[in-house]
Amino acid sequence: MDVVPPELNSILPDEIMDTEAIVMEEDIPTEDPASLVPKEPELTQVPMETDVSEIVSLCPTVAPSQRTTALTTSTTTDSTLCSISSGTQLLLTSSGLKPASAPSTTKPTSPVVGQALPKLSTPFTLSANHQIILNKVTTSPATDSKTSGNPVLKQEGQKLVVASLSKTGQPIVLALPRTGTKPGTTQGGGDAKTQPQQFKVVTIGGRTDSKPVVGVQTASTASQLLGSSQHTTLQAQQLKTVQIPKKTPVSAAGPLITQFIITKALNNKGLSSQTSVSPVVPGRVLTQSTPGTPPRTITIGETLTSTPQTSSSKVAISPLKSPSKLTVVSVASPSPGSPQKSVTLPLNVALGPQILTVQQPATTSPAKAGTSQSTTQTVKPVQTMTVGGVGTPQFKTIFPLATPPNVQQIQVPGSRFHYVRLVTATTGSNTAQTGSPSTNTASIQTAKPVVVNPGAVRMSVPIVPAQTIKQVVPKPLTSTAQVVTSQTQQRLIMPATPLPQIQPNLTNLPPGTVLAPAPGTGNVGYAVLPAQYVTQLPQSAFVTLASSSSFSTPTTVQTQAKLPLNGLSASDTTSRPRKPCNCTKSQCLKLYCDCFANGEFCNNCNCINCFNNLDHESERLKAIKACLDRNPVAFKPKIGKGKEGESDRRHSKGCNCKKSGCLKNYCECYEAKIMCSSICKCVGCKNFEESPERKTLMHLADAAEVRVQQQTAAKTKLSSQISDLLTRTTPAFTSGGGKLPYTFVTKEVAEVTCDCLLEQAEQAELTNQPYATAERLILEEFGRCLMRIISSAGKAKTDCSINC
DNA sequence: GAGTTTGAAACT
DNA sequence: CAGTTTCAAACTC
Repeated sequence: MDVVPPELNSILPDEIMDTEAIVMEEDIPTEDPASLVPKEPELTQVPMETDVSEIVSLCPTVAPSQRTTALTTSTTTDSTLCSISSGTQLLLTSSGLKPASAPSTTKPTSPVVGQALPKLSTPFTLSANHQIILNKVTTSPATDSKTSGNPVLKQEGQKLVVASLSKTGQPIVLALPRTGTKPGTTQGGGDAKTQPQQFKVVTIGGRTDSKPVVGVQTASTASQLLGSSQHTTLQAQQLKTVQIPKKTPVSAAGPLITQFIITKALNNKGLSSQTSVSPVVPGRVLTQSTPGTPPRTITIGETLTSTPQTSSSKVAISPLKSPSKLTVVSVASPSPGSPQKSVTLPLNVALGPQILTVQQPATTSPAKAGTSQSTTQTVKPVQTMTVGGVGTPQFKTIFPLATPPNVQQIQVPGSRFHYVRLVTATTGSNTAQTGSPSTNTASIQTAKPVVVNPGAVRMSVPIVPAQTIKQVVPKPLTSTAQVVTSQTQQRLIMPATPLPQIQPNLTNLPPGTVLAPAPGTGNVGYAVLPAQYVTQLPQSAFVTLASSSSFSTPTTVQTQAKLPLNGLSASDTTSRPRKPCNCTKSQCLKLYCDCFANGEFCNNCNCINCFNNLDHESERLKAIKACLDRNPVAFKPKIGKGKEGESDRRHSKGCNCKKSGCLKNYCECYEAKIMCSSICKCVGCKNFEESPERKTLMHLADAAEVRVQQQTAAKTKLSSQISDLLTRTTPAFTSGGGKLPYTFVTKEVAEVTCDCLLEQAEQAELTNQPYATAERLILEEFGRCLMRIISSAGKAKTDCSINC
């Protein structure tokens, strides 16, 4: 069914409405992976690398049959996403979104937050690069009802696709396709046969400075909006949701940003066309839940929260470029009666500037329970907040932490990232939610690994200023909510030691900051985590947020998809991992250390006596505090976002160069590829628009880049040609599909061939042939040798076929 | 790879 | 706030 009415289509950009166009972009190497979405995904045929650099898989249990074909990129093949074997898959798209509490007609299910990078030049690149596909698959509706028994989050075909197509890359699209049946509503008889649905959400972004918009709409939601029955026919549908965030004047009453979400069924079969356009408030997530039912939140958060009682969630900590983004995770179990607030993400994934935020509905909400995305008991109502810095926007997500927060550092072989396992102490029995069928207790048991395969990304990120600052209030833990830590191996990444001085200003909270539980909040603590804790996007790291015990081991490591990030080419992001630091004296606890300055842990660095790791948590926290004391915005990105457009990006403090002319990487402005501004105190600055030196340098740099790209392209082309040649020639030799009866390139044949070549060389030498001629003669001889070998092989094959 | 240069961060 | 020192990255050879 086509949900989008013609009139809406007409107003939408072609790139949004035309999936073909998006697909076409695959040919463009520099295009972001999101564009690579095949119309008809052939999962098996799609190279994993092609597309999604970042993949988050929340559900370990993915039915092999299920396919994420609806996903925006072809690369999101099962192998890629499913490698995690999780039923839930997330495709992260970077966008400058921040969760907003602004009211919206639709209820948010899961927020995705991302920020556009200042460096992004192409809108699509960002979006494409960062996509989050959340795919949940449930084998049968029955599973939903059985969620309590079966921890595994299974909902058929639920897929969450987030794509940001905004030019600025800010808009975040988070689509959470869900089965037509709502868990809450369908609990009784539920639609038995909801089949995997695919949703594609495309956000067409406004400017970078536009407020982040988060929208998640499940199929059910769409259906509701459309007025269609939920149980109707979502089967086998592929929905395409297009979100067009529009920058609207800020009004106290209304949401700052309005997004239109258009759900479009790609597959019209048997479905009446439905079109839903709903304004989406930034930071709010559309929920599947029918009106009146508490909104169901999405899975990503759930994933985190869903950590099985017994199991721990693993979080790969990836360095994140923008320290400004902090995620606070509430580990503490929610109070049973806690309202479903738009509590947002338990999980905030930041990719560079990109942040993926997942909201998790209050566990108590009946609707949620019904939803396939069961949340684990441990999952607390999470309040996610975006804290906007006045000067420089920051995005922070707060996760309530169950006391004590359990974090275990995990080393994954071959991985450069630190992985942190978040272990919920909750016992399997405890959850207030268990009582209600709707609760996702079962889901808790199932591990939902979130895997993020980020290309290495380090970029200065312009952070979208959070327009709304919310104070996070820890929710009191109910006795039921509570969790007892069962795991002995648990480690606290961040001790929940109170740091009152920083609590008031969440914006300035340094990564690793732990907020003491608010009075009356019970033992719930809040830890401010750098997004890196949750996401390892920049680097190969993936984040596994799995609650299931099965994920306790590093085996969950997924293949890493290469993703172009933040407008950077895939090669840029993937082939250029974050540079390891070489600190020798600072213990990596001062801003001299780039890792520390970026809120990252050192990993695979060359530093000496490094304290920037989980083994020195206290020292690190202390250092962070010291840095903040000196400079409250020490961890904020230096490159602020300008008014609009890349040209407006500028260094927050300005540089102080004296000798470099601001044309070397010593200069932070130049390094960030921005021009010096009036706030710079540089001497002899040549880094300004009209500077001939700068132009020359840029020209040279561009030329060099072009050469590199050409070389890369040539290599790629050559490689592909060779592969193609091999694949095509193989059948020729194996006419009939069978192997040749003999191996013709035997040792003897090789030796004889070499003798022939040497002989040719000697002949050329004896005749005083020029070097070039000698080469040619040798090559020609080699060609003749090959032809003889081929001819013999073919003849032998023929003879064999006759004789045999 | 060693040494130098540079400018931000840290310190006084 | 200004001057100095420390530091690690950038750069040069």
